[in-house]
Amino acid sequence: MPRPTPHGRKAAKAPGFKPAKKAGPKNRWSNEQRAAQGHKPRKAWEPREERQDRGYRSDDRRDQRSDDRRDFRADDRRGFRADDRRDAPRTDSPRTSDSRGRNFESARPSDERRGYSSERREGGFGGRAPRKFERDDRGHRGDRRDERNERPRFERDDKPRFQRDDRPRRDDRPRFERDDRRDDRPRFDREERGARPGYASRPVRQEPPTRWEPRAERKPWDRPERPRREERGDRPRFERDDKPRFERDDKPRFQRDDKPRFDRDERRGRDERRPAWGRDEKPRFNPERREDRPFSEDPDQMSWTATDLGEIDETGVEEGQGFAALGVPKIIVAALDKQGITAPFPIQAATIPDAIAGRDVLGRGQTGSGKTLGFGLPMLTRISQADPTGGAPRGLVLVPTRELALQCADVLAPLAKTLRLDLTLIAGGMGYGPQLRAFERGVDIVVATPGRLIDLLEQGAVDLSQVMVTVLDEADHMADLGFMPAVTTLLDSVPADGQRLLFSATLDHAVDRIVKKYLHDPVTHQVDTDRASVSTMEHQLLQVLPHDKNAITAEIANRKGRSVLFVRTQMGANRVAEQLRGAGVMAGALHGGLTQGARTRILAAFKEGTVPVLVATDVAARGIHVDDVSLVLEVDPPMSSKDYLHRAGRTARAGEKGVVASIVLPHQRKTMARIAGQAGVKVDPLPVRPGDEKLHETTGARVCESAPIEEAEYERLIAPRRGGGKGGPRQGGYKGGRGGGYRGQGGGGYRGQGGGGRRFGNDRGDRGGNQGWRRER
DNA sequence: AAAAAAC
Repeated sequence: MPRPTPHGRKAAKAPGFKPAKKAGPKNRWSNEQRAAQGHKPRKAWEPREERQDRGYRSDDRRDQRSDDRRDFRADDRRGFRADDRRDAPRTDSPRTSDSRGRNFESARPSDERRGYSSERREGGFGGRAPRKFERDDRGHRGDRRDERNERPRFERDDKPRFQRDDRPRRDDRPRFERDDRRDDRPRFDREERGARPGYASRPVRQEPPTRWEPRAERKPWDRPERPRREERGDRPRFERDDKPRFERDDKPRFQRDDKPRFDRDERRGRDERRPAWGRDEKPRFNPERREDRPFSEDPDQMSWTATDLGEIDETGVEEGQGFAALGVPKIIVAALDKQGITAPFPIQAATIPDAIAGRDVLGRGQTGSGKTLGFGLPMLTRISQADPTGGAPRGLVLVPTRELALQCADVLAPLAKTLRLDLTLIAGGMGYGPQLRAFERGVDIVVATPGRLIDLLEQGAVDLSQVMVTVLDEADHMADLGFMPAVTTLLDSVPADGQRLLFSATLDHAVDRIVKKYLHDPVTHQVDTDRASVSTMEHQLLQVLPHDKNAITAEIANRKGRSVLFVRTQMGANRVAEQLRGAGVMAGALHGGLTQGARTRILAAFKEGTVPVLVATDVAARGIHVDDVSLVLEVDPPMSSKDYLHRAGRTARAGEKGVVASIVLPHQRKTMARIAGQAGVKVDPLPVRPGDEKLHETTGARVCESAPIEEAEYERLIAPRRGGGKGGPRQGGYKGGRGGGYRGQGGGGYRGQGGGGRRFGNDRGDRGGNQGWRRER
């Protein structure tokens, strides 16, 4: 890089530098010459007194300017009048203009004041350079300061303005208070353009105002006549390509099928529900649509039927033993016997007698300890002994999720049937038809999720005034913020003096409000502690690094046997399930954002074992029973120790073994330690990496080596299957596979609808073994 | 703070 040439004052000091010849006047262009070269005119100096006089206080300036505009003598002094400034440039000066086409005559007054006036120009520059100590016409002296032996400028009184105290003061008043305010009217409304103070007034081009003319003035006969379509020979519009946009194929993107991903159904999966505001069409009851037909046999609609236990022989039942000793009618005992249920569980033994006696009961029993029968048997017993009401329900069971409602109904319906009581399932996501018809026909017991029951209540389809027993399953959950309004609505619409039974594995003070308002002298039975004291359950906290989480999740999910993975959000469930399939593990997501049909199918596939890994939100955390779930993996930590216990309770049910493993990321350690401590889990976190032997030992994890699972393959497994129809494979297999003793009364009551609908639970004994959903006793 | 519960 070349050394920069020294210049200026530095240059003088640079060694060996000879100052250029400094003789004679500096060769400056005249302003005309400058203008011809496209330069601005050189600034002229004006004495300070004058500048100060002009004043910088705004009002002064305004006055000065308006004076400028009005004072013709002043204009004359400058050599022109405002009026001719634009249109009649002075002819006595050469017609030169700068690069922007401006010439001095068109310069604005402000320019004039800057010293570009013709007078200055005439008398100004040129001539010889001033001698030392002699001022030139700009007041400059032709020497250097050091030669003049002066102090530097900032020390002198004539230091630059920004350093002096006599700087003009800003007018800080808001514009509308200032005198130099602008004309606020819109441009078109001002008399003249640029009528701001200090600017030359310029005539504004006046457009003649556009007149509104009445439409009638355009007479139809003024228009050229359009040939008729036949003459034009073109096809009607809907056949042509210029048909309106919404009918064409190039319609805007959001109307097309390849609209952006976030709006497409595929993104969330075929069965995903979109919120109503995002859907193209709101779902409506449409009798033409298969799933809306009242007698739908679509498995998606989960037309639900009770299992028939067949003939019940109560002769062999011994008094004073087992359930009979608790006051349960003999015929029920026999029915239970037939299902292999003989000895009551502790929670049942504790609560049944009190509940049959009609007392309000708070029951707490560990997960999988048989709470359903704990409240179900006394409810059935009391209702069967009461007087009939002529069709209005006398028993009400409220549960927090549809799956749980289904499971609960599956457990209780066969027993109700043996007592000739009608039990119906009321839950969202299923057709209205069967539910409405059930109430028309008469119902004794309702197992329901709150939303749909309130819906039917508002429709006037349900009369809850005859309910004598009300049950809240998972009562602590039903008492939480989101459920509370619905629950109180329903509790308000049943008789105040009825019996209330509240059950949960984690019954605590959350239910206090309900207890205080709706229960009378309740008796509390807590058979177990609310700690994770299930002896067959093994707990593990897996300390995992964030970048290992997916791999470890996949390795654990790749184990042998059925596993339930819990995640925090619906999208998380989708994502994890997708990732697992990508890693070659057949997994399906279950959450409340799916259609009921999809929820049902993925659960059924899980039950069958075709999809051995279920990735679920907390929708599956409570109450749901699947046999042989040997591992629960908490991919995301639970929100509370209660959630932990309920999630963990999906395994190690009814005496089986099970492992509960929780992935703990570094930032989750404290929270998880607290939650585990509250849940009574006393284990040290185990740091693990993918592929660790320890991981295999504790959870049975295996490194994933299979090829990714194609979506189509997964889809096939959870595809809707026609349960009904003529000789559908499932229906045929279902009936034929039944044990001889269970054959027979194929469908009573509202099961006339076909009976082939897919259901949860214990109707699938045809498969043999103890796979699948089992009733929670 | 998410999920669940009705269309």
